Amino acid sequence: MDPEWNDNQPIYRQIRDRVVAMILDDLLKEGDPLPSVRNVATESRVNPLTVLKAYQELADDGLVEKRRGLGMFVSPGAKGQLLAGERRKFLDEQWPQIRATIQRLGLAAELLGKEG
Amino acid sequence: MDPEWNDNQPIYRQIRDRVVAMILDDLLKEGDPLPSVRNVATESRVNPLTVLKAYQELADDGLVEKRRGLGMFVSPGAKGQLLAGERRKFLDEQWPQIRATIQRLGLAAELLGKEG
DNA sequence: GTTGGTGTTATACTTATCTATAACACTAGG
DNA sequence: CCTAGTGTTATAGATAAGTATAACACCAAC
Repeated sequence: MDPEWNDNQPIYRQIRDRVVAMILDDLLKEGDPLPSVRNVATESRVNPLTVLKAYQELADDGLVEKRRGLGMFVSPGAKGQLLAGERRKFLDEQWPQIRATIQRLGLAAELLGKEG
Repeated sequence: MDPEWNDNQPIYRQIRDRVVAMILDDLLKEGDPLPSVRNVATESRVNPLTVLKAYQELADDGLVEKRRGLGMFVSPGAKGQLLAGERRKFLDEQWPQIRATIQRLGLAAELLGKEG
């Protein structure tokens, strides 16, 4: 594996986003256990603390639940919460900039369809 | 001014991107002087070294030319170079992830047009 | 109780980013 | 020469991100 890291973003945020993507893609259903901190750390050749930091953010957002000695599990309602929250975050914070970049590069017709 | 900074990205990169945007939008034409390091630093309430780092990247990429004692000026061919380079970078590195996010959030129809 | 799987915490170090302050080097204009 | 505008460099410190090691705490199964 070792899906190379993107230098534009801290690793712990990329791990966090990867889990979010797995939940939205139904690769992780509600109640499923997350890949363990140690496993992710070993397979991605990253420090366990870095993984923990990513998972901690997920727990703080109420997306996963920790059960000491057992692991971390996708919370009930996680996917719904994500669809709402991530949508708003994406539309408010990221899309306007992305759209501006697309216009600037003259890629609107190609990427967004004729009417943009 | 003081266009607040985005925490997702280092300031020096945001300054760099701002200049790139100005060139692409024809707010800075080839041969025009860039806002001076000291000016940007003062108005944006940022350290001169941070601005210098952004400008240094632009110079390393051949987009601007330094004339000691005078300032920094947009290189001839800068816009064309940007349209090519930034397009490739955007299409190769950013757009695939952005597109995946859009699909994941079920925003394809809304943002990309019916056929996506 | 022991083992092996979880998450958790502590210490110490490296690196990148950003800041604060000051000084240096070059150029045009008086 | 002097001044005021450029870019440039040096030193030092603050904070965040990531690493390396090690140890601790909890739970299930043998």
